Amino acid sequence: MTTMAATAHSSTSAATAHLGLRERKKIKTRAAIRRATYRLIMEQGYDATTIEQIAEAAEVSPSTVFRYFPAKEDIVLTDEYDPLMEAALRARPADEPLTMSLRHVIRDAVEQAMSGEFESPEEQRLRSRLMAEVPAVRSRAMESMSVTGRMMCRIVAERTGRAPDELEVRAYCMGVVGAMMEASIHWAENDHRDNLADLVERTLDVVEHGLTPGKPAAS
Amino acid sequence: MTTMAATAHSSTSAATAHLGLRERKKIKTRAAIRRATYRLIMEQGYDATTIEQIAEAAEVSPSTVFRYFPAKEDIVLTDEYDPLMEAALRARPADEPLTMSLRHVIRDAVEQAMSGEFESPEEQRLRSRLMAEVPAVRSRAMESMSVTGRMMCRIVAERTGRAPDELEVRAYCMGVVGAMMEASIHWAENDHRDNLADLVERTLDVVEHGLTPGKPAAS
DNA sequence: CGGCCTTTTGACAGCTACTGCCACTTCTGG
DNA sequence: CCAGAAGTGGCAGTAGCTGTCAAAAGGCCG
Repeated sequence: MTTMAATAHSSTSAATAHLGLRERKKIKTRAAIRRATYRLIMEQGYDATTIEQIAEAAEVSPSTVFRYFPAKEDIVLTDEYDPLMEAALRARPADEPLTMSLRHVIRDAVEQAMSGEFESPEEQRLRSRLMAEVPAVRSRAMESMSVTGRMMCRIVAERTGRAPDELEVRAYCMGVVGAMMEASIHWAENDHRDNLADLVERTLDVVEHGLTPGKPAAS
Repeated sequence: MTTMAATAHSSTSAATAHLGLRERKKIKTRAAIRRATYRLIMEQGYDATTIEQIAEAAEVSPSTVFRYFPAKEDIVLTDEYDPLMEAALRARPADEPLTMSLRHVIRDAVEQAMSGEFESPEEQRLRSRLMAEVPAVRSRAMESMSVTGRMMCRIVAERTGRAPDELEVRAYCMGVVGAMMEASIHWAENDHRDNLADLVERTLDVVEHGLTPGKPAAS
């Protein structure tokens, strides 16, 4: 779920200790590139920031930047979050209604993300702003959204006993991730004044019940 | 709605007659570029087909190709269909439930598209296949999908008396266009064996009622 | 510690999508 | 028919991205 959180590498915390020097360096480089990118983008905007500048600021070669991130947008988006979400979803009790499980997991994820444990709030806001403003980034976000959607399809399929590539399952999952995307964009467009978790919850209501309240006539 | 139909220029039919020579030429060039592109892509694949080849095959300069289509993906996707759909939606009786209007309009659109009036069936299939297979194309399709979504937001807002940028409205429209997208991809993945209109209808059911049928427990 | 193997890195060359810019041709309205 | 507008082609340049290859750095042995 690129939509709201990323970088599950927990900066310089406990888990990194026992790793080889190589691994640690890789993580540092990755973080350096990302940090440099965020800074440059905030200073001069997305398009004006070139890979070369990023490389220079991060003190690596352009080649290395491409090695870490296959596309420029990925520096901003990258997503180590799906597996966590998948595990969380599987951990929910099997008899819980699907939408309930989703709500719980998503709410937890958002809250954890917003707590700033993985990533600074500025970075989260910058990302959601870029998603709302820069077409290329939004585009890539949707791309990665569809990956998340596939993951969700598998789980929904397991839960409901349907096939993972069944049309209805696909449409449903697309609706869920799309809703989260819209929540994120809406959040950015309103200058992050709202509580993201609440926004997500509201969109999930729509996915679940349609656009019912407020509509005068029947359904 | 890039998802299923495009090119509302009706090749060489009646409407083109009274246009100036300039306009007619423009339409012809546009069509030539698109036809060349479709042919080349079918022969050698999307990535292997360069703008230069397209320009040569269409007997124009690369500059001209870019002038007509801002991005390569747009040659395959371009979308003169939204206005028609918007008009069709506005033409529905105001007291008809929203989802009904959408169903009618979308079904009509799909059927008209499938009739081959605007575009050959091969081209439609190629496009949906490219959407399913080439990430760049799918990505761009989602991009244009979100434009369609915005249009739909305006209409839904008018109909329901809500604000067009209200979160719920956005989420709903995203769900609808996303569903159509999934229908289109599903169609391509199953070698276009199904009836596209039926697939769309099934996804709209999901948008409207959630993933209810088949789920054992409560909602 | 020293040497060997693997991984990572940087530099370079190259391709392609895409963007101005300017001169030239082609249409259009008066 | 002729000014002015609109469309086209060619050219130079930028930036994202890919591949290759030799050099450097980390890891693992004896």
